[in-house]
Order: sequence, then C-alpha cells, then structure tokens
Amino acid sequence: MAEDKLTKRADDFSEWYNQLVLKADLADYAPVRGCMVVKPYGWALWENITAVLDKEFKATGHVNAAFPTLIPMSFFEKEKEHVEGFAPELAVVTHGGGQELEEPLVVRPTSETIIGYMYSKWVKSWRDLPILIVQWGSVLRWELRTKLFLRTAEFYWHEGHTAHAGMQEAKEEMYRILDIYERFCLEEAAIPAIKGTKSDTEKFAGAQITTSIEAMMWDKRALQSGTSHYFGQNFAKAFEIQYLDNNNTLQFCETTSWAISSRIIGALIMVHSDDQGLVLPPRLAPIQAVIVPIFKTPEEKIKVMEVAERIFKELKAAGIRIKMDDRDNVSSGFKFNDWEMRGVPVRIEVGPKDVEKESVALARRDRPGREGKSFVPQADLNLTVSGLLVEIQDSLLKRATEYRDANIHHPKDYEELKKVVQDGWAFSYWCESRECETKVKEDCKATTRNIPFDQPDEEGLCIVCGKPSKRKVYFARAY
RNA sequence: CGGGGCGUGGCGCAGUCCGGCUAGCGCGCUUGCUUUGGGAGCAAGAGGUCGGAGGUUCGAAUCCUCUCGCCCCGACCA
Repeated sequence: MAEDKLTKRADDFSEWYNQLVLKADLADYAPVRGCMVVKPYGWALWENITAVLDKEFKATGHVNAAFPTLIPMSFFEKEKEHVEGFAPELAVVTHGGGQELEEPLVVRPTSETIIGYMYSKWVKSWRDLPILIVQWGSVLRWELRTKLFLRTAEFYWHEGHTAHAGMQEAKEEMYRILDIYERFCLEEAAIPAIKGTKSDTEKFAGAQITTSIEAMMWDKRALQSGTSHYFGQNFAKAFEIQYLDNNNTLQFCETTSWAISSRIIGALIMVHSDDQGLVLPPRLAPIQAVIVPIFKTPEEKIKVMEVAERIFKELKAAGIRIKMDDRDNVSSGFKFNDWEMRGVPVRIEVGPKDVEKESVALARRDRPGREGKSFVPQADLNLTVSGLLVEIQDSLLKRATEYRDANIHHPKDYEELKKVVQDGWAFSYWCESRECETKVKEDCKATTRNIPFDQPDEEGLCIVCGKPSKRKVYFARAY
C-alpha cells in the first residue's frame, strides 16, 4: 500500500489545503466549474455548525423561512450600489420551458432584494415590526477563482434579514448578531476572530455599516469569517418597506442582514489542521472519538470486541459522538492514519494487552505521534474522554490565540508595515482615508480587515500619511 | 481577463518530440489465503473506442486544424 502522504503544510500551503479537503473526505469537485459537492462527512460538520447557530438565532427571537432561488433581474437594479457590487458575478436564467423569458431571472447571489420586496408587502404598521427572519440555503456567485469551501460558485450559508422601526434597534441587531458570531467562533470553532467595522471600500454593496469577524489562518492571511450589515433605509427605500408609526406617520424601515457561510469550514482547516490532516475542535467534530479494536486470533477478537462494544455503549450513553471502526479489510496502522486525516479528536485503541490490563490507549489528535498517546484505565472512560475532549477544545483555542497574537505586529513606521504584512498582520493607526488605504493595498497587497471595537484609549498618527487618527485598524493580506 | 500547466481504466501517471504488433505502470476495486499495537503480503481477476470534431496516412494516443473542459498563479470577491 502506498503511503499517499499529504503535501506538507509548510511546503505548499495551498496544495496542502486542496489535498486535505479531498483526503479528509469533506468535499469533491463537481462537474460544473467552481462548484463543489459537500460529501457526507463534510456535511455532518456543516450540520453541527448550523445546529449551534440555529439555536442561537431562535433563542434571540429569530425564525426561519425560505425564499426562492430565482429573482427577477429588475430587483437588482433598484439599489444602485447593490447592483454594481453584484452585477459581475450574477448567473442569469434566460430560458424556461423551451421559451425565452420576458424578464431574465437571476440565481440569487444573496437575497436582500427578494426579501425586501416581500417585506414591503408584509409590513404596514409599526406593530408588524420587527421582522427577524433567517434563511438557510445556498447562493450562487460567478466567481473567477474558486477554492473548495473558501470560495466556490455555489456556497451554503444562512442569511439573516431583519426589518426594524428605528435606527438604534437595527444597529443593536447588527451588533447582537456579530456577538453571536464571535462567540460561535471562540467557543465552538476554537477560532479567536476579531470583531470590528469594515472600511468604506470593504463594505457590503449597499450597506451603511458592515461589521465583520476576522480570523488569522495558519499562513497568517486573514479570512473574513462572518459579516453583519446595517443598511439604514437604503433597501427600505429601494423596495418601499414602509409602515405607519404610532403617530400615524409613514416611515421607512431600517434593515440589516448578516451571514456566516460554509467557508467557515475552510477556516477550521486553515487554523487548526496539520501535516497529518484535518484537526477538528471536539465541539464541532462529527465524530468525537473513534474506537480501533486490535486483534490477531479469533479468540483475541472475541475478547477485544467485547470490551470495545462495552466502551462504545458507555461513551454513546454519555453523549459522546463515537464511532466503532470494525473494518476488517484494513490494518490498524491504516486506520490510525485514516482517522487522523479526518480530524477525529480522540482515538481509543483496544487490543489484547488492554483487555488484560483493563486499560485502553488514548491518542489525542491535537498532539500527533507518541506525545499525544496515553494509557488509561477502562474504568470511568466516559469521564476521561469527556475531560479530554474539553481539554483538546481549550488547547486548540489557546494555540490559535497565541499564534494570532504572536503574528499581529505594531509597526513603528510605514516601511515596517510593508514588511510585517507580508507575513502577519499589522495593527496601526489609520486616518480612515481612502487614499491611504489604497496606497497600502497597492504597495503590499494588504487590505484593511476591520477597525476593531477594542481600541486603545489614546489617539495616534496614521501609519501611512502621519495625520491624526482616532482609531487603529488591522492591515493584512486576505483570502 | 492576463500568465502557466493538464486532459490516456475509479485516481495518479508513462507513452506524444521521431506515427507501426494486442495501449502500459502504480494505487484503488473484486475473489481467495496469510495478516492486523503506526499507511500488510502473495496469487488470480474485472476495468480504457487515449476530452470532442474534422483532416493527413496503408496505419493516429502520437502529425495538422478547430473546439470543449479542468487545475494552478494574478486582478475581483463571503
């Protein structure tokens, strides 16, 4: 059997990523350019992600609904910035039932327009507000350059669309959601993403304020991992979403929209995984622990399987997502590598020696090789494994946080900024002018990621032009 | 859209320059036996009109023309 090893992460990060997605069995290339097939294992991961978020949204008063995939072309033309932003990447349906359509239909790249249209029908009174709807589904953008999970033509996401009676309330909604996103990344994905406001050039097409969470990947590039937008009355005016307030005055709504997409799976890969393959945070892993029984003779098999089955039931009853690998056509060594490739946090080996000693071998995925292997008693194994899962979760977050902080630089001048953003992020004062932002982008391909909410007390001078600056911004090369 | 690479069994490739027996190899797959504590071994099998169309030729995976598609690197983007 060939070893079929993964390209080393340090040798070719991009190639490592592509191979990993395929070898970990998360996704496959589809016959249509730029599209992917999410395989059962990848979808199970996505389902764990969606389950957590769905629960959070419902707990904060949101409800789910479904809007159509096809949107009349004319809807896009109602909001000027929105159409300019999305026109280049629209897929358009021109024929149906063998006939050319009177009006072309756009395959939704995002649903503000059709939802705005529907909201205008539904909202008449201040009593109809707020509307807090989330749609789970996929959208399509004709991307020029694609990469599995990170940027595919069709991708999966939720898009929240809310309409409110007042500016304050709408802005609060935007921030509330961003908090949910931040907490999700931190507590579930073990990714320490940074909350902040996008610059004008990096804003969503049609938004007044765009906020984002930005995460650092292993190659130190930034990935926008979630966004939450405040539209003011832009879309309300474009789609005439109006209501009578309690003074009988006609008012426009304030709307928001927000999303996390399946690209978050790309983030999980690029933040945590290693040369052995995928590393998943236990809280999101489809399989949290796998049992690999080891035996030679039929007699040994009976004894080993008895213990393995007992452990399986015990851990399952304890709520651990557990898998028994009873394949008899591959060797134990193959299984070890296979489950490491798939990122299962804990592996439990049960062999004849363990049966004798009433022990098992535990291997933790976040520390590959001998270092992460230990021998523990079979008694109270559910507690041992649960504890270990928590420890792994914490350790992944700690490692990612230390890595991020070690690679955020505070350059003293512009020359140093140009240098540090080639292999890290720069956190610097910026005058918030478009000129300075563009200059950085042209000089070193780094863009402003966001202006974090967390700011130092004192003011400073723009790292580019030297003019007074109130706030610091993250500059980084981004995906 | 610019630059680069590639289309040959399921996957990865060789063969193409310089046309010639029945198109090879590795992995995977199937069956059997031996194996199983870090990617097992042996044996026997199944599986390909060489991306597509046209042309040159006695003869094309190979030469010519056209075409389709994919991947990677840039600009754009979640």
